[in-house]
Amino acid sequence: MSSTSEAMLNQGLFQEQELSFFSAFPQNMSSCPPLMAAGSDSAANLSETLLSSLNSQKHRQHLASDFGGPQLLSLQRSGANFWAWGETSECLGSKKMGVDHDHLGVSAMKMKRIKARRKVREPRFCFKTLSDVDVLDDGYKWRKYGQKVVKNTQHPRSYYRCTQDNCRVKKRVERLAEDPRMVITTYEGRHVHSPSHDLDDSRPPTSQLNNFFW
DNA sequence: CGAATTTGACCCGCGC
DNA sequence: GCGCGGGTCAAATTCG
Repeated sequence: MSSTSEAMLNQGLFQEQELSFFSAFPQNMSSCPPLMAAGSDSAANLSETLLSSLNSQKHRQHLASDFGGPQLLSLQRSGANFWAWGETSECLGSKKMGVDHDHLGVSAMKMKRIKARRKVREPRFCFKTLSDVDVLDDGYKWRKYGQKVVKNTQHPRSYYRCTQDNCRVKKRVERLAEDPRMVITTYEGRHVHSPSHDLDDSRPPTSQLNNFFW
């Protein structure tokens, strides 16, 4: 599955059936609709959370610049483009969940791995940014747990996990093969907490900031 | 010295 | 069944 979606991802494309959420931020925000939500609640909520936190942090600058905000000229270097898309969870549902807890004899470590791989795929949300930094500051704290060189790309893919315990959100970060200036970030799962930068904020920033987009 | 990152090994799903 | 490739783990290493 992933090879196909990777390929499409590299082209910035997704099959319609996989597309539950889509947004586009071409260079001139004024000339295009800010966001189009199309379906899955989970993906939409996920992206909502993400976008609001992105918006509330440093990257507000970049996005704001796209909107023609006051700071635009000095901040354009990484904010020229911004796409996002997502997937429904069902399209990623595993075909064979058959085997259940039959591995009880194996070591604890193995069980851990099996459990970690048990497939209830979280909703995913991907987006592309033109950025010279790999890791966008989205307001959450991430710990890197792996890096891998994937086929047909010269740039390694990095794997991050949210540092908040009991929060299982992961993200992958990679650079586009054809255009290394483009960073593809894929979020998987939903945060069960607010962005760490906003902890002191009494009310959730989400709804307020979303108006910025929708 | 604790936290974060790096990195090679390992596991599993999938296609052939 | 086998091999490939993506994703994860965890020991070692680096960083603050």
